[in-house]
Amino acid sequence: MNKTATQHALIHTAPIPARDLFRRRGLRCTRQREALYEALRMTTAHPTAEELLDSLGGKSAELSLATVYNTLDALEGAGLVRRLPSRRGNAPARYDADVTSHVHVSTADGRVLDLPHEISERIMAAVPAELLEEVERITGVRVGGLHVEVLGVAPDA
Amino acid sequence: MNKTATQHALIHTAPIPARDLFRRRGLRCTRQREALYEALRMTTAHPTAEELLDSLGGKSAELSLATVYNTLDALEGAGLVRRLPSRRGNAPARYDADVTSHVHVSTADGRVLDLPHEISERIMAAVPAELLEEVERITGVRVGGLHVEVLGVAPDA
DNA sequence: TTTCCTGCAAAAGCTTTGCAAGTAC
DNA sequence: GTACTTGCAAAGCTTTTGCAGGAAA
Repeated sequence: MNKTATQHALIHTAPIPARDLFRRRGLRCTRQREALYEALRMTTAHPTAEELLDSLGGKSAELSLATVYNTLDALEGAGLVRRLPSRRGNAPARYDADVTSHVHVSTADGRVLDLPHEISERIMAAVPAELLEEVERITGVRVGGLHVEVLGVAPDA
Repeated sequence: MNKTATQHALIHTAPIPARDLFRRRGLRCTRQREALYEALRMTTAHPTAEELLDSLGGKSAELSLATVYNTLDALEGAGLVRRLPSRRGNAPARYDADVTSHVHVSTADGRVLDLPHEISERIMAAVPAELLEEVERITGVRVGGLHVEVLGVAPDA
């Protein structure tokens, strides 16, 4: 089985139910949390809190914007969600349910694109671990992760 | 002359006067701008807008917080300043007068440390240009830069 | 003289919080 | 039953803006 086939198979693996993920981390499973997390898992668009609320029915959704923020914060703390701070002054943060280490492409118009995992991994792996160990020695900071982002201009924007 | 000696010499090279940098980019040279830019050039602490204002005399400084923001925005647009968006919700952005491509270390307590240029360059150079060209082909985004950040926990915080 | 900049105050945005009612466990 | 969550409104922060006065070119 080659790599592409493996990835294809992985994509079609049934995801672990949100309920289980929540409970395993000591989070209660509420309708709001489940709906929010499933909505985030479904998309690759890295929505903002408000976009998430809208996608769940907006004002008529059975959750409020405050809850969206509180919940995303809780999920981030539990390691289920990644928050992508915006690069512009007053622009809202974006969120990503894919917490595996991968590279984002941030476009000048404020969107965030995913890079396919295959190339994403090649980029991340290009930075040798010895260099990060050297960073620890030099700065004294215990290194917990590497954040790589490609900046650029989208053609159709 | 070895590399260390070269860098040492570079560090002691007289910086280009702010006045000249401003004019070359069509920015007017005001007392406020010059003071702000010089203050930012002096430090390696990546201050926030408010910290910059404080370092120039706080309330009694001859510039206002609104001007600090407006000016930093203008300087960023002119490519003289780099804005470092904060990773936390309501935390203020930090600013850096070193616009050469280099790696930052973001600590869990919200500080931003510089990595020495030598190791910084080794990290940036580890990502091969072909990979970025491949990103262009795949996403259609014209790649303008690579943002690399090391995340970690500082020992003394 | 013209054009841009400053500064104050106010507005605009995003995000957080206090608290009463509701819900998971 | 207890402890946590929701939702509303209000507050808290950072950042931006309108506009009148001031300064650079």
